[in-house]
Amino acid sequence: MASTPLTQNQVFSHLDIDDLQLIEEKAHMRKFQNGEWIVHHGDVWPNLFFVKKGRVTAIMESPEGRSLTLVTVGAGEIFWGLAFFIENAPMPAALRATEDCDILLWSREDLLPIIFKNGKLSWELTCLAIHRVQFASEIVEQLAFQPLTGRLARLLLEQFPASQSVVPRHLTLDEMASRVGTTREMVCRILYRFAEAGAIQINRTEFVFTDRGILENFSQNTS
Amino acid sequence: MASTPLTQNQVFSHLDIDDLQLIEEKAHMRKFQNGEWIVHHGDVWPNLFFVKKGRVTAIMESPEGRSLTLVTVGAGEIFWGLAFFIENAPMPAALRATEDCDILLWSREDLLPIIFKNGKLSWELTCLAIHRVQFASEIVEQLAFQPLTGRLARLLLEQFPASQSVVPRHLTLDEMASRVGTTREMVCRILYRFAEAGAIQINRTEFVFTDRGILENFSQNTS
DNA sequence: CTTTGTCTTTGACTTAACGCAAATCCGTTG
DNA sequence: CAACGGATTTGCGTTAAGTCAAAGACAAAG
Repeated sequence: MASTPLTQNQVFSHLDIDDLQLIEEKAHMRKFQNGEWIVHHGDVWPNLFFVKKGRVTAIMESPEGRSLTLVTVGAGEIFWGLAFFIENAPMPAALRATEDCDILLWSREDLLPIIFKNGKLSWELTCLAIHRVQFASEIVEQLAFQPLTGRLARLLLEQFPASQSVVPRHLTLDEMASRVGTTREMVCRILYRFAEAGAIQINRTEFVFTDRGILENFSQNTS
Repeated sequence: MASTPLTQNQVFSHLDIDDLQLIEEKAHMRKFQNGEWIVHHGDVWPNLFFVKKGRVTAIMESPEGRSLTLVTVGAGEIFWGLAFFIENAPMPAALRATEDCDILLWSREDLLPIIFKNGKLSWELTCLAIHRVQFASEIVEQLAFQPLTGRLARLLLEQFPASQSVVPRHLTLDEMASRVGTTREMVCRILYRFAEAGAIQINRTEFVFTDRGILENFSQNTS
């Protein structure tokens, strides 16, 4: 069973052995099963965590039940609740295990003293936070300026490796819909538009990528 | 001419006199006129700055000329280019002076050593970064789930104080459109929809708020 | 007092997106 | 192998949003 060590992550990589041990002592190990909710949208959750195994997905949800998948956090990566940094700040998105997960969890009060003492650690956290800002900016840009068609084209290009032209459909329509912020029907239709344009061929279980260039066009042009 | 001192900002408020003086020595003073661009979208700009006077607006722009106003940074506030933290990271948005401005600017190489030495300063920066994450999340949530009508209703409620019912229209249709990510025509139409619903009265230069509750309804319901 | 330019308002029209429901397909289970 | 359940595909009607074009209103400049 692969289980990623802390030092694999940039944030923890510069610590000396004593600090590292102290941090590991303070950690709480948690296991979650595929599909299980870790935190819900709106909760105040003052924790930071490291994914040892599996994957965690951040999902934004509207009151009416639509959802938007923001990011998946994989093994070796760090994520947190806003309340870890800002008191009483609610989660802007829910967290859900999308594979069976082992995660190491620290509470605010346990970890803050260690961060304060260690300037380098603090700086690395800042950089990680800035990366999230950068990531959020990209999402805003796409939601504001890229029509649905472009966002879906980009998703296809990202999710299905260029190395093979025939790939199994490992995402359901619903999953794709959640990532681009729409409904399964829309996704289905736009996929068939791509097929008409000659970019892909579709069957129930596989995609055949016949012309990635066309998808790249869709993802750049606003039309 | 009002000119805000550094210590007004949370980030600098805990520094001792020596550090504060060192920081002030390293600062470059810049003046910008209303409407002037400070940085353009996509530039690599490794600076952090403090607004002494005036206001700076972060604007995201699409290749086709549409724009989205993200945030305005006022006197006493701090902002930065992503490249201050992450090497070679381009600006996700442009910065523009929306009043005549005095700003204090620090380059990455000048300020980083001071930050490294000062754990508290570093922590405060992290928190500020996290606030930007929080802010970005709200924008994402609204773009993804709130229809235009809701976003505009919210803008009205935020921009025009509840204290007076008759207020001058200090934002043009274009400015409002940029804030909610649409066109002036749409804004105009939706305003008149609000008027029909009895929430406001409109003339060329003023709004009369007759029922803020109706606007709050618009801003919550998806319809 | 006219001109000029900016901003607002409105109409007609086009396109994109959404939601419901039915039809279809496919793997799994009994 | 039949039935079932989940996922996909498709048709169709409705609404939201955007584009283009034009007409007014106002204010500042000359």
